[in-house]
Amino acid sequence: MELRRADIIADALEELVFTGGFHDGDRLDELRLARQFDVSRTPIREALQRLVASGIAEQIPRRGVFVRQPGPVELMEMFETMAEIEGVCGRLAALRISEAALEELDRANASCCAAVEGGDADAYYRENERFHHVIYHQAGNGFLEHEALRLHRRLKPFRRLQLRLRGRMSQSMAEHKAIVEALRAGDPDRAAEALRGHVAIQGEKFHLLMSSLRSAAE
Amino acid sequence: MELRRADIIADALEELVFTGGFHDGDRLDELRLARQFDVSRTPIREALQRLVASGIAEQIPRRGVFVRQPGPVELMEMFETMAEIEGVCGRLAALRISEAALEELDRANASCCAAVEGGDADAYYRENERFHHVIYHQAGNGFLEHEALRLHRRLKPFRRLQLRLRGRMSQSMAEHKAIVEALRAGDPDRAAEALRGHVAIQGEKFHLLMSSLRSAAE
DNA sequence: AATTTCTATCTTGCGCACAAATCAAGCTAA
DNA sequence: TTAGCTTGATTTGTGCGCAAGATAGAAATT
Repeated sequence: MELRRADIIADALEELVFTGGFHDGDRLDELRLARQFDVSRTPIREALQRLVASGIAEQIPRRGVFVRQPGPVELMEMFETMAEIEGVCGRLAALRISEAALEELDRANASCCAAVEGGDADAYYRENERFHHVIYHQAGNGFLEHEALRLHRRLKPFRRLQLRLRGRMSQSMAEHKAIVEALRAGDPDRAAEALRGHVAIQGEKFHLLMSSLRSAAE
Repeated sequence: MELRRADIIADALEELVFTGGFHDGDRLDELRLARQFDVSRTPIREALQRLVASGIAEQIPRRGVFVRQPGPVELMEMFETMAEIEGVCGRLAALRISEAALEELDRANASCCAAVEGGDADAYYRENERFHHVIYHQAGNGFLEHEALRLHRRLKPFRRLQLRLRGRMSQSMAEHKAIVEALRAGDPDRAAEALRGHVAIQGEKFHLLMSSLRSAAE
């Protein structure tokens, strides 16, 4: 399916950046990568352009492309945006969700519960992801779903960290239950609020701190 | 700043697609474009990759890249998403907007009013854009602002069409006033609701315009 | 000693050529 | 006649080389 080396290389590079193979500000040297992947510079250049387009790297004309990891501020902004988009998905999903999807949410939640009790972090993570993806889909808006998935994917490497920050898995489970309840009741505002709060409460505090620091500096 | 021909060509091609120079499904022939822009295929290929990354075109390996205009369904989905994102921006902006920004919104609105009375559609369009951009910025979230601008820009060629509808401009003005009021009051829910409605109406008007055009063609 | 200028080297941007894959006819066979 | 095969012509993907621009280090001037 993927016949172009450029795409394979782009995926490999993306993975490398996410798993810490490169650090913020590192220059992605075309020649070095070309030798490393045993291809010419051409497919490397195309792969780099893909990284730039997805925001993982930054290009400075005539200077090269550099890895661009989000700093604390941008990370909080991204999480806040994710929370808001999830809220939107919840709002729309409350009006459009199917009975089958509600049951799948229940199943995902049950699996989550089991994972929490069994201490299986990987399973928890996987089922949690399924839960959210179902909601994106049930918003009934393919474009919005695509955007939500894109941001979700972009935040993937940081989500585990975020889960550790908020710590209490069981509270997260209770929030999941409240979300499903609101969706089942078909209450858009409550669903949006529940989903937003599910991710964003401490992000909000962090952001207020950050923006107050920034405005104080001006 | 833009020393690379690929970027200039990408902008030109984007503009061409937006202004109707290409139609849905058209193949973007590398050789033809290379001759047309009087460059080699290399910068053309890089420009095409940018179009693909921004969703304006689609690439099929070994076959080429094709213009991909959104159909009626996707267009409605994009307008709905834009409405929701603007709602989010409004909600956050209600909590964070500065006094200076509120005054700028008033100024933009006044310019809009003048443009409506003077029948200057271009000026109206420009000031309307400024109005919305200020709100994106006042959401106080750079990442969200960037995403909002991206979608706003993508919808630009379609938003322009619906302005031609009779009476739309003055109705839009009243909505702007209500939005500023909610922002000034610092009421997040009211601001979100006002902005969501304001943009959602654009989508509906657009839908109306589309179907009227289609029925007129038959 | 510090700053500026100059030069040598490296890197990117672009043009060009070749190979593999795809498409379009024409041809053969059932 | 139509389905399938073959062959020639495009077209994309990739390798490679050159020139303009950028970087770093040496040399020179104050």
